[in-house]
Amino acid sequence: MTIQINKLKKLPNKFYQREVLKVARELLGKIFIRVYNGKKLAGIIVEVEAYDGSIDRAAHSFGGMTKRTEVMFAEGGLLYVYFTYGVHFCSNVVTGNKGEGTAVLLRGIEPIRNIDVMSINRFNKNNLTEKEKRNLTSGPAKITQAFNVGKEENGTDLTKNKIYILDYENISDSDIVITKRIGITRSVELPWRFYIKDNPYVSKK
DNA sequence: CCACGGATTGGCT
DNA sequence: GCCAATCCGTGGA
Repeated sequence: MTIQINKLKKLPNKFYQREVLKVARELLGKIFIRVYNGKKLAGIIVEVEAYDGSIDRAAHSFGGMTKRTEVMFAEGGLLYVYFTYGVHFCSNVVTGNKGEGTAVLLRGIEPIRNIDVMSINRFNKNNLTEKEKRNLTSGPAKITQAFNVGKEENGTDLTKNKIYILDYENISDSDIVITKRIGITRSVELPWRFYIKDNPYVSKK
């Protein structure tokens, strides 16, 4: 069963310019596209986390706008890419209205198109082992490496043709798991992580 | 299987 | 100077 991505439509700005928890929840099942060397790298979004600077001390936007976080304070519909641990990039979908400082971190993607290109980007080889296949895009920094997303892509407009998200499945509530977020030390109690039940590309149970 | 620690930049206190 | 929205290799059970 090959997904006919050419027949699907981009999510419009209206989709992103809503409440962050709603957008996070509804991004599950949608198809992330990154055009790289003329090829469409594609995968289904299977795990996300919401961040909201107005009440969430784990959000980069908590405490106000800085040079680093200005994209996160823009109007919904841009990509916010940040660098961390001196090694990794992570990507977020900016949501809500201008000045809000809300975004959705992409944590898990199921690859569906141009997997060979992602394999080279991640492991510099093809013919991956089973373990390497599962490790291709099951984590926020694995995604940016596989899809070749870095600081150049910070601020990319998701309604244009470089990086965008296609409308696809609506996942039912019974197939979604909601948990606390991973890897943070503040506001840890907020249940703002969403993932598709039993999907192998979820970063962690 | 799990726990631990190193990598290595740059933002902010 | 401290430490991060992570990943991976190592070493032990």
